[in-house]
Amino acid sequence: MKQIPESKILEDFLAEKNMRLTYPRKVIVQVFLQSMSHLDIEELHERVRKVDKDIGLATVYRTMNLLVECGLAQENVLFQDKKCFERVYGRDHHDHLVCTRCRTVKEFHHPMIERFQEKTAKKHEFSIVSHRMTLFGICRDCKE
Amino acid sequence: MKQIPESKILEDFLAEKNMRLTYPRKVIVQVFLQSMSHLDIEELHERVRKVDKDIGLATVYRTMNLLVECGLAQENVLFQDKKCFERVYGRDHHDHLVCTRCRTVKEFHHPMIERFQEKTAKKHEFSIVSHRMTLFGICRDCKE
DNA sequence: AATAAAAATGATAATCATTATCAATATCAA
DNA sequence: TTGATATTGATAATGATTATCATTTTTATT
Repeated sequence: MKQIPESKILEDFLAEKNMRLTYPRKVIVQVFLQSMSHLDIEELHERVRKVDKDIGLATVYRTMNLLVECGLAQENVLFQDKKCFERVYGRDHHDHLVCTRCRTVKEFHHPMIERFQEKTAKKHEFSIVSHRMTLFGICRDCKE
Repeated sequence: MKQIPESKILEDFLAEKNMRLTYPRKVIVQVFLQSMSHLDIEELHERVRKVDKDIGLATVYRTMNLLVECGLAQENVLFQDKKCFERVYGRDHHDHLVCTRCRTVKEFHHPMIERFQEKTAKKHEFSIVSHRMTLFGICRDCKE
């Protein structure tokens, strides 16, 4: 089956809510989709301002919340008390390995862990909505 | 091997830092150790005030941070942006099943998941310091 | 017990990330 | 082009947590 492009997802979502795909939103979405890493709002704003200096912080917050609502982005709290965002649409679920020293984030996917999570949920009669797993440690480069 | 009691752990920790086991700290620790659930600071403060109305919020914050430092407590962010605390000393590591509707927290332990986490870390040459896994969903009671 | 040095306390100001407010601007349908 | 409406950026407000500081406790020493 073919994938609906991310731009279409957002357009439809906005249309349904009588909202507009404005220029600042276009810039923010473009910057977000281009960034492969786990950026927080401040970092996203910096990159957005390289395209247009006049786009404000509040608009970045607002737009990222929209992207989460329509399923294009997911927020994670990988470091202390700061949300960061990553693309999720059309990608497989994955978990995170976080180096607490250099703040590198690696993604990984382990099907068996996934399966045991489902089993655990079933055993407790929980309907799982989402799940997060994060391993914190020191990466190879930082150990040297 | 026998277990060093939690009170001793705290005493030694404080002694080492030239700190004192004061009356407010005693009350807060007692309340924390008695509570089996995952309470946030506000909830802990309420319970502490039932023992002594004059103990302030700041002292609860400070004392809970000490308990985390000395390894008696662990903080988790199970709901949006609020830390909650649980006993960890002398207990096995466990993960959390969180009902997003009634806010119930169930603990579970899955040795195989644990093992696969370690394998994953090894594969990526990470030295794991800690790990968190949380399954969010709807519990059995809330489904009815 | 009295005292002096040091740590702890509670009240509150400060901080930080995020959200709400609002007047001015941009967008879109007619 | 116009008029209704959504959006924007600047900034005030919020809520959780931490820092500050004068006052009070605690502890060791006399």
